[in-house]
Amino acid sequence: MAVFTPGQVSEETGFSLDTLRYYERIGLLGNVGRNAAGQRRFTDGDVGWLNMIRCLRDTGMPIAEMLRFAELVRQGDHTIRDRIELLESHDEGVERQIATLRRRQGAIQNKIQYYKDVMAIPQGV
Amino acid sequence: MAVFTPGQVSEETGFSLDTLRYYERIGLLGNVGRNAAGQRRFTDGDVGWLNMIRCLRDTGMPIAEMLRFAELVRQGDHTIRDRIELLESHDEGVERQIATLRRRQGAIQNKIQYYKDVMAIPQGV
DNA sequence: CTGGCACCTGGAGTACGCTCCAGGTCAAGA
DNA sequence: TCTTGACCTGGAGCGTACTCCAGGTGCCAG
Repeated sequence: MAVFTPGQVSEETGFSLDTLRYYERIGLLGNVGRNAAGQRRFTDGDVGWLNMIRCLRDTGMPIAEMLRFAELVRQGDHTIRDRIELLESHDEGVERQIATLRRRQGAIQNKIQYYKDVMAIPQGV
Repeated sequence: MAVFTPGQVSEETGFSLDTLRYYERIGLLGNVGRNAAGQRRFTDGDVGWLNMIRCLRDTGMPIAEMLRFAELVRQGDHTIRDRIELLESHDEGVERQIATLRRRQGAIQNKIQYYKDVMAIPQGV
């Protein structure tokens, strides 16, 4: 079974070494294995989990809620219903986020068009 | 010409009173008028500008860049080309932002589906 | 004339999410 | 043997964007 060094994981997931250690410290990443020298060795499972974290972070989930999710995962299969609920509610949030973004973007594009129209008016006489 | 109290503006724009004062302090909002008692009185123009700020903020523009934009506006019409450039580049950023959000959302939805599939498997014997 | 409310100021404090640092270990290549 | 580079730890520090606070003013309703 493949293992990865911190450097490889950082490369693959886009999280900095410090962030990986930080996530482990706060319990977002539990029980990372070590080699004989005490250096971290990540499993495929760890990398998969980090990719999930990446999705949740990039969609604006606060760390506190990711911790709740991590806790559910740790508690085992009987929490799957709760996990679905958490993710679905987050998914709705993302949908609203995108909708707001689109609306604001529209307003910005109107402003751009307005400026372009202003520029098209002949200046001076 | 209509003027608005801080409370009204806060209500209309969704910015807190403290945030309105903060924006004025850092120069994002220039020259807000005062009544005889020294209380702020906002014009339609101020509210319009705040709505623009709202769009830029909600689409993730950092305050430092909004300050650059405010500076361009203050410098007058000859900066319109620069303003278009700034807004168009921001608009592209928003587009990328939405694309990333959609991609991450897709992954989250896959996870939800995965959990639902797991739940559909008969447990026990 | 007395609350009560909305507002004022300058300055300190807060929340979040990292990010950096000093001092140290270990293994491999020149 | 020496150096280099990746990694280790605990703890401090930082950037962003507000948010809160104490102490005070002005005005209107009862």
